[in-house]
Amino acid sequence: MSEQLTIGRLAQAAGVNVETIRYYQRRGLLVEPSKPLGGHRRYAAAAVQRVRFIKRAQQLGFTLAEVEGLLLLEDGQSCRETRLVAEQKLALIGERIADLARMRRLLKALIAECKDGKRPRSCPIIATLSAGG
Amino acid sequence: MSEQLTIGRLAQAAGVNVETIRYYQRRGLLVEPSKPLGGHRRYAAAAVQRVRFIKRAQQLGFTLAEVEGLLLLEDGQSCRETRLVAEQKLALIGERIADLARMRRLLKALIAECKDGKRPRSCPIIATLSAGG
DNA sequence: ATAGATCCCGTACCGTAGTACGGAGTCAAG
DNA sequence: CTTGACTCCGTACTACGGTACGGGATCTAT
Repeated sequence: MSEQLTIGRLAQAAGVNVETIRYYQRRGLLVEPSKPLGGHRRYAAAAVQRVRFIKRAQQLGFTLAEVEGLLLLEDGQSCRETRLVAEQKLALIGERIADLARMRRLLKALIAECKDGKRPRSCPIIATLSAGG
Repeated sequence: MSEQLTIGRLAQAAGVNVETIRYYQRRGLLVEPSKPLGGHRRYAAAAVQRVRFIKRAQQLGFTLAEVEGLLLLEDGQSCRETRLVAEQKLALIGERIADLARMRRLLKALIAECKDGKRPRSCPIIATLSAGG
């Protein structure tokens, strides 16, 4: 069990910046090990997993505030609660996708109009943005 | 042509906060009319259209920096440039949608696993987040 | 003429997720 | 035992798109 990392090694192993580790500590996502009286802190190898957990959760679309919640469920025993959180997130992602899809439809239509060149005098995109409404 | 609005009226007409108007002026998106020597500035009705233009562009997914670019094309004469900008934006939106769709697939799969209860000991979502990678 | 609303202006603050900086202390290798 | 790399710690700054505040000036309606 000599898995004692300095903050720099931890950051390197987890693929993040040292400052990010410190930031997570400030946010309470990571426990800051006690300092050996005028020395440097040492981190257990498990901390690497925890940082990666956070990063993966972020990639799934969770904010750090939400990750905080997930970490409380990390024991893996409260599957139902975790599922509820995930389902809420799923719904949010669905909404976000719908929003973007709407944007895409609009933009596509405008670009198509541009290409048609049916309105030679003014650009349809600009015209649409400028239209009084 | 008595379409002379105070900043408050302009904000109201455009459906934004007064501070937002000031902010746009600071950003250079809106021209700040000169002050009549110890009086209050007056805005032309056209300013309402301009603010709405900005807001609509934002709804289409453009950042204020990009809107700045669009405003330079506002004469509507340079349709081709405008279209190129729009096409770039369209591509970005497509990527974002793809990212979110990937997230959604993952989350859905994990939630489904939770419901199955095939892994009674540990929650699949937490397990996936915790997995060494 | 006076009250109350609005405007002006600079500055500070919000949330999110970090990144940068700088001086002092400490650790590890040669 | 020195040198260079790293750590510690607090603070400040980044981007983004605004919002809030406060004191004084000005406008408008009565």
